[in-house]
Amino acid sequence: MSHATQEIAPAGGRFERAGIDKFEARRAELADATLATLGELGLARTSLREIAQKTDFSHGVLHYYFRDKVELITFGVRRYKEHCVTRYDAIVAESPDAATLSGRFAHALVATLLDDTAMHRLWYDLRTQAMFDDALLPTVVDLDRQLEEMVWRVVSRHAELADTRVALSRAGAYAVFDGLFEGALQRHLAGDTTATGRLRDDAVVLLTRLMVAPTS
Amino acid sequence: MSHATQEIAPAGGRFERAGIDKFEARRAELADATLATLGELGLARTSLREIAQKTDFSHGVLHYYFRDKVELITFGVRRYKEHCVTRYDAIVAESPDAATLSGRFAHALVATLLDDTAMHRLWYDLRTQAMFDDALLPTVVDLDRQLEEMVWRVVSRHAELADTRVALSRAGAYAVFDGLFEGALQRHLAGDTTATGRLRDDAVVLLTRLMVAPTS
DNA sequence: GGGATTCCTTGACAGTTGTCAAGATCGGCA
DNA sequence: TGCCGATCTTGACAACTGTCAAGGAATCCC
Repeated sequence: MSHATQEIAPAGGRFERAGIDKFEARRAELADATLATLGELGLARTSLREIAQKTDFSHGVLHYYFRDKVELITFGVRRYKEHCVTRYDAIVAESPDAATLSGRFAHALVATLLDDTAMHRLWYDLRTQAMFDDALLPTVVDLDRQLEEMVWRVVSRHAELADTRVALSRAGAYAVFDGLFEGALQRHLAGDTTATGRLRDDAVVLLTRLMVAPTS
Repeated sequence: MSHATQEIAPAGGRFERAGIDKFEARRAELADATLATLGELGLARTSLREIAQKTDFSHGVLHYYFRDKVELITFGVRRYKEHCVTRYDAIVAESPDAATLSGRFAHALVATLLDDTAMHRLWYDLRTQAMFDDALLPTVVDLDRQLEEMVWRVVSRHAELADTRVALSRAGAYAVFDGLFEGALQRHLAGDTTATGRLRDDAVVLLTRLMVAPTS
């Protein structure tokens, strides 16, 4: 029984000893090449042959490790986003007051925009395509929810530190910061060198402005 | 001399009398079919043959009226967005106070989300693809600027009516409302029936919260 | 009516895509 | 060593794409 069969029909048990590790390692390797290509070219222009060209293998191997293109892409994106959704947790945990939190948060936003530009671009591409392709929807909805939680941890902690409450819904709080970030990313990619500076300033202002006196 | 040659090399003068109107009318007709198809399938899945299938003509006619796919798409999107970028101007002009303005604005946001769902989805698709494809960038940057102006007219008028100033940058103000709208659109398309209600509430809150006491 | 021009269709082209089957190659175990 | 399964390559497939040339059909003007 081949690994491929096991993975594609995961109902089967795992009889292998060390082979699983090797199999999963190869999957991860191919998924990383997938992410690199997707971030560079976008979902529409990325072909399996182009992904394989970024590895030491030929294009056929992708169908040995993944059922089809959708599984390859979703596996890769899920793998990456796992590292993202806790990105600000240290800041949330360690900031002593509201002003420090907002400043560090804004700084981290700018930092990841500059460091992981291609990956963020890929994420927005994927999320937009999910509006047309239901096959991508489960992955996107799931990750979006995690990102919403991540932002909410920042926003609600800020409210806590400032002894206020948040004026927007959970989804709304995520949406406004996401919009701020997406806008800055787009301008940055279009050559606007002032985009990241504005992002930092606007993020601080916005976080402060979303706080409102507690009702109780 | 054919129309096509004239249009493709617009340096030439216009020798025709009534032909121009007919030519432009046909272009508009084909552009509308293009928009309908793009809104339904998305940029990646829309082929010229599929667009033509939505008209009474065959696929070859598209290359008679448009140089290539990019010109067809950008022409269509520009044509549509011209009707959008003044969408809230009547509200801005006629609202007597800040509360009325914010309420009507939020209502209009929800209304266009529901009425023009496919077109907004298409716009976000196009804007995202422009992050990967420079051929789309000029059109997207241009329209984005117009949308930014449109939102700014609402926000700055609201500040004026409330005798306050806006706490965010122009780009930031646009970005947060755009994020709110895009998030609601995505959730609406994913089947979340509460998305539009939250959009309305969040928009009112956000518009109010962006106002800050004047410095002078 | 007839010729010229505009408009539109047809069919083909070269290239690309996801998918998969057949077989080569590698690695470990007997 | 020789076998066998896991791994990988190769080549092909059918479908699809944007583009365009050749020609039919419609229309207009004299």
